[in-house]
Amino acid sequence: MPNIREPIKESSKEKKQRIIDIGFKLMCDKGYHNVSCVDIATAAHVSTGLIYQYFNDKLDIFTSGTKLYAQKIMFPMLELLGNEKITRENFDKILREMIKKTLDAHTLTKNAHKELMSMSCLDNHLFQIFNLNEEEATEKLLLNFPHHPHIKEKVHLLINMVDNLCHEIIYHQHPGYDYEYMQEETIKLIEYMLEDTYEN
Amino acid sequence: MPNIREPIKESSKEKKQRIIDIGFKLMCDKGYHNVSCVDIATAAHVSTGLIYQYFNDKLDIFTSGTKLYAQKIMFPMLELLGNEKITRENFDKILREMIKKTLDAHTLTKNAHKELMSMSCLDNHLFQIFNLNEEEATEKLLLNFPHHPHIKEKVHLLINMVDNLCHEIIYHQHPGYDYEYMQEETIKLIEYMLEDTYEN
Amino acid sequence: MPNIREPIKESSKEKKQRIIDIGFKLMCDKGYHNVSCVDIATAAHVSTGLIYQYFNDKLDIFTSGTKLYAQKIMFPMLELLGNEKITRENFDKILREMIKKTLDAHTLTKNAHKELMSMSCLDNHLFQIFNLNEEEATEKLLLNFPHHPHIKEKVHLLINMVDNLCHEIIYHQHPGYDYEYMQEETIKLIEYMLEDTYEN
Amino acid sequence: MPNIREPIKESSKEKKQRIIDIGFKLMCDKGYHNVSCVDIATAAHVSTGLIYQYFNDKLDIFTSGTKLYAQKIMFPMLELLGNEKITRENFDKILREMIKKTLDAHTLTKNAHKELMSMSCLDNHLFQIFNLNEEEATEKLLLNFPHHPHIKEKVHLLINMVDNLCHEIIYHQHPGYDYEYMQEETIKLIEYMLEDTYEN
DNA sequence: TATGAATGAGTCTTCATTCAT
DNA sequence: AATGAATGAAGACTCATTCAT
Repeated sequence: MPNIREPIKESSKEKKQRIIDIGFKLMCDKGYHNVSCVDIATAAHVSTGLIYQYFNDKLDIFTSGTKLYAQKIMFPMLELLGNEKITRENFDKILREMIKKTLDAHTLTKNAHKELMSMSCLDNHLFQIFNLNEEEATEKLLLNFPHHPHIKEKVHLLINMVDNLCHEIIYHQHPGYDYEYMQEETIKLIEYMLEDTYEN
Repeated sequence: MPNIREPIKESSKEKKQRIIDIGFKLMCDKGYHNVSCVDIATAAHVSTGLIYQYFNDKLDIFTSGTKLYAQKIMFPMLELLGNEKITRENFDKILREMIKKTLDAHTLTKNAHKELMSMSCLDNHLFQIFNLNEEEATEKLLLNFPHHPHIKEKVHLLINMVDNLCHEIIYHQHPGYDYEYMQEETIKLIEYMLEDTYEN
Repeated sequence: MPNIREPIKESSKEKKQRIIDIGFKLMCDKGYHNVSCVDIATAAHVSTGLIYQYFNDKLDIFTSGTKLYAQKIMFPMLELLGNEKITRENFDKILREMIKKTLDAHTLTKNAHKELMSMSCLDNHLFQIFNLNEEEATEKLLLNFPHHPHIKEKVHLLINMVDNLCHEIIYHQHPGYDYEYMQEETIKLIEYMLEDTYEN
Repeated sequence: MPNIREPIKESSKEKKQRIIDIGFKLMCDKGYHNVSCVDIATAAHVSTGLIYQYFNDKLDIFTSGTKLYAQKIMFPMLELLGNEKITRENFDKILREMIKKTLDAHTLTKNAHKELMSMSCLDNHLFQIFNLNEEEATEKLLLNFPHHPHIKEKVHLLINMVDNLCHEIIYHQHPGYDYEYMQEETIKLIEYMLEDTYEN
């Protein structure tokens, strides 16, 4: 029943893109509930009405932004690996790079990250998108790892553990915790987990 | 500026409690943003005005509920251990019970859990409460574990890993994953992590 | 922060004007505090929301009305004089016309007058507008009077005395006062005050 | 139909008085509409309910305060004259003292004054009280003046003119006005007005 | 005589969405 | 394809007043 349409003219496509880009950024920065559609339209140099020709509703804009940018925000480590196969020898270095990259990215997009997490809890559709992202991230990463009957589960755990560690370090900051140690312990566990996957 | 007061009469105390209990439940079930103060007042059989005599605003009710119930919802494993000291021998059993308990609790309070997570991302004050809860949970659990220079960090990781595993199992449910294996792998890692802490 | 906009279309301009006109009248008639924004919207055949697109709040409407109509209400005598220079010979007649005009106007807009006075005491911004109006009235009147080093102060006193007299007559109505005499006395004083300003 | 009663016990009388005194001061300081009945009760160390045993409503408190204190606030000049009869010789000095006294008093009670004026415009009953006060002030002052068929009207004008001058000086402060001159002009006019009233 | 808990109608204000142009 | 004016339901919050005790 919603009557949205796809832009055909080049200039229209740009407008739709602008709504997503600027709207998503705005919502991430200020919080979904603190940004109105008029705000978005104004910021994107577009009329309010136009928004409802390209999107069903406000959430739809956020969802579109999520589809485009969530993976980059949530799983920055993906961009690290090229074709390089992971071996017992190079893994420690790669893992540390992954952590560093994740820390950097999360620090930069702290607000976006929080907003994405919050929204994914509120809306089921968004939550599905997140799951998909997570799965894609796993699949992508998988390519660089050696074969093993349960390599998929292991990589998934790896992603979770890295993510967790970074959250711990960036957001929580309980005084009295030795985060240095926590990182080393996490690394140790991950390496232990993968120990039986290396060929030979 | 906010002019809230504390109930003195017993019947008033009950009313305030009712507002917290019923309001918090309502917000967890339907989502914070989908419940109005009038809804809460109605459900708690109380006038709208009274809410504003006991609370600053809607968020204040949610926060009060969080303080009271978040620990039970988020860290159900705490209620498991009595005085029993953890040893190399009994840990496997205990850990499996922890996971089971967490799974059960999260399943029951799925919505509350999501809403709490979402809100903690949105409001800094709530986030602080969560951090505190997490810390308290760690401290409490700590008492049952053997001494070790970094036992605190280890227990914290343990909590995170259990929590993560349960999320994975309950919320994500990617098809094609062997969650049984994932659980065993997590258990193996945790036990490995604690291996060097047991006395003797 | 307040995100008000200016109407562009002609029909929109009319709506904004209607809000001011009808709203201001309503508030003057029933009293500022006895009229809600919904009342104004209804009376102006406009939605509540529209009010907040053109005005910051209720007071803003009243202020707008004040800017437009206060001078006419408070200093009706201004409209009397054309280019006619005041002389010792014509002044008595003119002064009596001023008084008559002021009496008539105040009688017509009794409520508005009271409300304006009341509000100007409550809100500093409004008070400033009134001061400005008063000053403008003085300046305007000044043009018709002969030069004199302190003609400005004299004209200001003149305005005040006329205003006062009219208040006395219209609002107070103490029994036992000879208002006829009071008027003549006031006229005598004013004429005496201006005696030394006439050329030659 | 309102069911208010008079306090009988001494301690009750004090309470009622406290409500008037503290309530009236509060309303004058912060503005009638910015003070709630709960505020008044709290400040007067009295329960909310008690207010409605001694007063019909909120306005009633303000009215009571007005009856008690308005004259002192609005016509401070009254306290100046004892039995001293006014003569051509001493009047200039007395008039200047009146002006000074009025200026001082108004400066001290600027807010109260504004609030009283504002309220008297809004409520007819209050307006009547003000009129009465004004009349009483005239009558009182009258005793010190020589007899004259229209001395009443003259004294009334005198009061008005002094009041007006003081308003002008305290509240308006238009730049570019010579208030010194305005005062002297006012004095000159008043003295001129009274010239024909002195005996002999 | 006094309390203060409780009421609930009423106010301002916001904003996602629609619609005439 | 685009505009931006307009809607109006819904929300948070206040406060004079009542009432059970």
